[in-house]
Amino acid sequence: MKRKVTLKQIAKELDVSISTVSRALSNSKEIGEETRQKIQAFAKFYNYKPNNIALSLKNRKTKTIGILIPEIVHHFFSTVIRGIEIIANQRGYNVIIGLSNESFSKEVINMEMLANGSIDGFILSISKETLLHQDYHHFKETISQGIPIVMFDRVVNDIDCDKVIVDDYNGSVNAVKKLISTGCKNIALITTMDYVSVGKLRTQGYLQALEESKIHPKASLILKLDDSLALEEHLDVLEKEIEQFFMNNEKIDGLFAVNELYAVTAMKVARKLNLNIPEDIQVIGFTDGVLSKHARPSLTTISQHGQKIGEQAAHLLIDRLELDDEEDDIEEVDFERDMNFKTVVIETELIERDSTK
Amino acid sequence: MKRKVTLKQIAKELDVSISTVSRALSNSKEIGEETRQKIQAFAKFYNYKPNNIALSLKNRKTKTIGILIPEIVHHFFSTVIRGIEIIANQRGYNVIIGLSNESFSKEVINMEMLANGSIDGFILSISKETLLHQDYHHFKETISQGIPIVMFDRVVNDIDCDKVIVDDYNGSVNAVKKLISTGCKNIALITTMDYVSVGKLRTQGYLQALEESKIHPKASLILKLDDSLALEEHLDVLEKEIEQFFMNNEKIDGLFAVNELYAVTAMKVARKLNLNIPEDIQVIGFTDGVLSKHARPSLTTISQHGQKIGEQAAHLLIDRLELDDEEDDIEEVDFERDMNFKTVVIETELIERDSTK
DNA sequence: TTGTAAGCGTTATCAC
DNA sequence: GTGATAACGCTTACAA
Repeated sequence: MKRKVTLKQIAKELDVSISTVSRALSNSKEIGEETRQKIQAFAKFYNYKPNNIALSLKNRKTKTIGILIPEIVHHFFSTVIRGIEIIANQRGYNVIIGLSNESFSKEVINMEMLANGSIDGFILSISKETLLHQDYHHFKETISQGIPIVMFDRVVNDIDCDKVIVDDYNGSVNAVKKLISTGCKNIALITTMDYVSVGKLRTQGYLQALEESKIHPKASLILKLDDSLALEEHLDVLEKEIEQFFMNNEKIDGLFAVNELYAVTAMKVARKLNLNIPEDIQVIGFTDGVLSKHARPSLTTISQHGQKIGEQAAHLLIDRLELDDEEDDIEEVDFERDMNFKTVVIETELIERDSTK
Repeated sequence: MKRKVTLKQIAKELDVSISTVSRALSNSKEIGEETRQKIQAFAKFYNYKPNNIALSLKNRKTKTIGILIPEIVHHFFSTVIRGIEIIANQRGYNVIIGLSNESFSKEVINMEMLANGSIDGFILSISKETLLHQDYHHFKETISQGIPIVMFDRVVNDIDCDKVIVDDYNGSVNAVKKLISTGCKNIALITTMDYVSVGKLRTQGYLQALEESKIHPKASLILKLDDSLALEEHLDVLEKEIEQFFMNNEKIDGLFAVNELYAVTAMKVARKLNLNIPEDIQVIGFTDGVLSKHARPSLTTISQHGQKIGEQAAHLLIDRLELDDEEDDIEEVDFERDMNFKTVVIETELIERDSTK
């Protein structure tokens, strides 16, 4: 077991000082050609690589990004991670992951854990419980400690940070407009409770599209479901709820669902009720995941481009980190400056498949 | 912007030495009650938390696990990560993620990057390209540097490390037996190229089950597909291949596929050919993902329990890390000892749904 | 009971 | 050209 070799060992072995070794390896030209060659050869032979931890301590930056998300077994979130990872890697950063599991306390603990030096900045999506409590002190504290945050998808206004959001509103408007333009008269909406910002926005988009076409929204055509129904063990309940909804609204000929699970389940129910898709009822979902692609019929959907979101978020964060570096050098105007936080909106895309005409 | 407070600052503020502060905060009882109280109160007020990086450097351990996987937008892998994360968190570890994207060089680079001090050990699943090249020097080097590895799912024999594998072989045997027991006579197999160990094992299981029932395997009933067909942009090719396969084998009444995509696609093709499932043809897949649950009909499948795999892997790794700690203390028998590497087999489970009788 | 100093692995700033 | 020293933040013998 040959432990990694350190500068100290090389120095001792070659009978020079540690600083000479350090300089030789960084190609400092104040080192004599001969010694440099010798040291570099030796280092190469023993496969010397500087220790990241030591560098982190010295430079007071870790070159790693903390990702904090509610759930990882989830197509959208994993796609975002992939986007972050790609950019992070390109720009020399690592990625460390914390899962909140939709719990407020796990989010706080994870954040504090990582904030103690392990990471340079966060990219996160807020847990449902946090959104419900509306307790954002941990974000504020982290930011006030000089650790930048980039929020994506589930964001809140009152935090000063960069944000990357999906254009939920316009995405929904487009989805519903598509349904209207293909002849739907009674368009239903299956959505979540309002405290999840995206659910709210998508609902607003639905209403907006109706309004633009002078269609009066009917409360009975809107089904608000508890998120817990999305859990695997409650799938049957979900199906029953939707079935009941269909029974109460006989004339539904178009359906917009705020996620793909709701959409696919609704399609199941529709078939059960002998409705043909898309002839009798057209369906559009949100989020282009595995289900949408492989459903029967395949599901027309609003794609969120999760990977692009991740890439953007990573760029925003790293840009800010490296900007902070420069400012540290100058060491001034730290007070009251406009931090210039950006909110990037990633446009959605309507992907037409077989569940619409 | 109030930067995190350090021991040094507290010491200065309270006019004591750094070590006094350190000891007071670790409740060392050689510190006077009074000073201890004072220091603790002060630290609490300023929300002092020790810097992880400094601790890592001092202790020469980072309390973080490196996960190296081929792909993250993938139900199985993300489930495993979740399992790892849960245990890691419970036992005080963080989790850092690297994606190989099935590429050998990315795997090597990522591994070397993280091995330079960032992590205490790896949990990984080998990339396809690496399996193809059969070049495992990076694993061997990492291990020889004293960094333990736990491999899961895609493993190779000639590396000395703990392993967690799915019982692919018996899982497949059970799947095919199920088909046989429900009356199938012509059981087809859709599998991948052999170099992916799991594909090979599942194929062997299929053959074994047939043999046990004295059924002669027919080469024409086995379809070996290139993995690249699983990519989204090649889905139509995949479908055509499978359709062709069905055309060439008119009497197929049972089908075992080594992943859920193949299974679901085969079901699509079957319907297209006016075959009823499960009456005319029964189908079983491998991996219990989203597709299986929501396919029409829902897919009978072999569940791999990804989360359990992750949990086991994390336990194995952390156990070994903490064992190493103790041995460091004793400082002996480093030579030629049996490292006692374990291979844990996670049993699969046949989940019966509507695609079988 | 408290302080001093060494050390984890680096780099940067001085000297010589 | 090269070496000693300090510093990053922390813990822990060893002194006092």
